[in-house]
Amino acid sequence: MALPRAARTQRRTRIQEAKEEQILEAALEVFSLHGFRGATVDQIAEVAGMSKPNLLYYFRTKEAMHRALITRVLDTWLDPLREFDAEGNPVSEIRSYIRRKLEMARDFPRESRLFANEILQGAPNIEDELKGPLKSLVDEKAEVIRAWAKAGKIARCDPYHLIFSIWSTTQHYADFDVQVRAVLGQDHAGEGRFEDAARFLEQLFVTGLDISEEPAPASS
Amino acid sequence: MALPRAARTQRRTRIQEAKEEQILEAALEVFSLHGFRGATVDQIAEVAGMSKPNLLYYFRTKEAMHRALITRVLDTWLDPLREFDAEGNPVSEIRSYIRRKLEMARDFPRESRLFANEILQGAPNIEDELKGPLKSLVDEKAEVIRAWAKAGKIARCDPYHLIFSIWSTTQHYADFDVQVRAVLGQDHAGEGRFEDAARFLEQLFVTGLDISEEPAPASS
DNA sequence: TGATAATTTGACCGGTTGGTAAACATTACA
DNA sequence: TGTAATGTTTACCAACCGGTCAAATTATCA
Repeated sequence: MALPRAARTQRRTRIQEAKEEQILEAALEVFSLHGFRGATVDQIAEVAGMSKPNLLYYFRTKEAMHRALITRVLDTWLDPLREFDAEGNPVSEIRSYIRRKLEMARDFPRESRLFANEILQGAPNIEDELKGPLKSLVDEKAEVIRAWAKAGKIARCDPYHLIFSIWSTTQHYADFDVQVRAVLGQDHAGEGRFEDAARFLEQLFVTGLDISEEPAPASS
Repeated sequence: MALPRAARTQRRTRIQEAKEEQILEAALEVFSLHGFRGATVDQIAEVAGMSKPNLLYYFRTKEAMHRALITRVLDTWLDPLREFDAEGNPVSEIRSYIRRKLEMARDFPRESRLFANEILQGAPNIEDELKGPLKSLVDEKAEVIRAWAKAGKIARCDPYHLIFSIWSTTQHYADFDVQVRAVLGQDHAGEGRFEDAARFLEQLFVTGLDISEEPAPASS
């Protein structure tokens, strides 16, 4: 009989674990590049270096593969936000959150794109996880930010939109990579663009664009 | 014989113009929702209210439809940036650019998602337009910003990453709409979220998160 | 080793999809 | 009105795609 991973009393074999890993790695590659609908099981099988039926022996449907991948990615994707520390110095907490998110955009662009693809298509498979775990975590951290603002440690602002703006600015460098490269051109599109981005974003979030050297005229 | 729109000495008929408009409208709806691969010609035909072969009479392939749509959208998408005025007041120029982009995210989310989808998939069809017209325009405006910074009218910063950050923060509200709604929840997900976003982004870009009321300690 | 379970594969299937052929309908216009 | 160009539809096809099946191969272990 052939029961791959469902309904088994025993734990998963080493070989099962390895193969599933191998498959998810290939699936990440293909899904992030072509989206769910655009990816074909044959493609994933080829990248994974195995036959299609063999792949479907471990994940019974294409959708099951996608689900497994998404939940895993969503989890690691939120790690930087979890590290957000209420006890730390507000400005340096935000600064390092930006840095961590930017590092993820640099080192795990496929994961970012997979996620972006899913959201863009209306998040048909993960709406629950967005409204559940994700919202909870954001609510919690938003409260931290609000407390900081109330204590005068940071400018008063909408904490949710602050988080959104950090997400969007950092993930932009993964999701819109082609555009970023095209606009920056040959000379500035090297790996240095992440450092430039980090420098700019830190400045933006901390002091904005106003000239901080000279005191502004009192009129406004 | 049946030559829809190619190789004709005469201009396009009124009926052709109307039908092509009708098709592109439907194509925008479907492509922006499902991506290129995810959209089917039948779907588009149904939304457009005509039969599939009739649709293919005006656009010979699915890809031709997509191309026509993308180039048109890209063009209108760049309008706000074109309005960016070198002679105006820097801060208010940036402010109104943010506002315009945010309005587009609110009023034309389908266009934004279509574009995002294309970039996300590696921009197979529009890489030339990115490296050509888009880059030129951005280069030009970046020079304006650099001049402002040099003249002390604005904080010194990387103009390209400034533009990226405005793009990403504003388009986020169209492209990641589902996520934004999910996180904000029922109470704050109404149309007011765009005003909240506008308020936050203006603050962010102008003064950042530092507490501007109190003078900062002179150490830094 | 032998038997049993787990894994792998080639062949195949039904449904979908982009696109075509050709007949039919409508419009433009002399 | 006649006729040629334009527009529309029905029927259809070949390729593709997700998934199945049964047979073959390999690992597990008494």
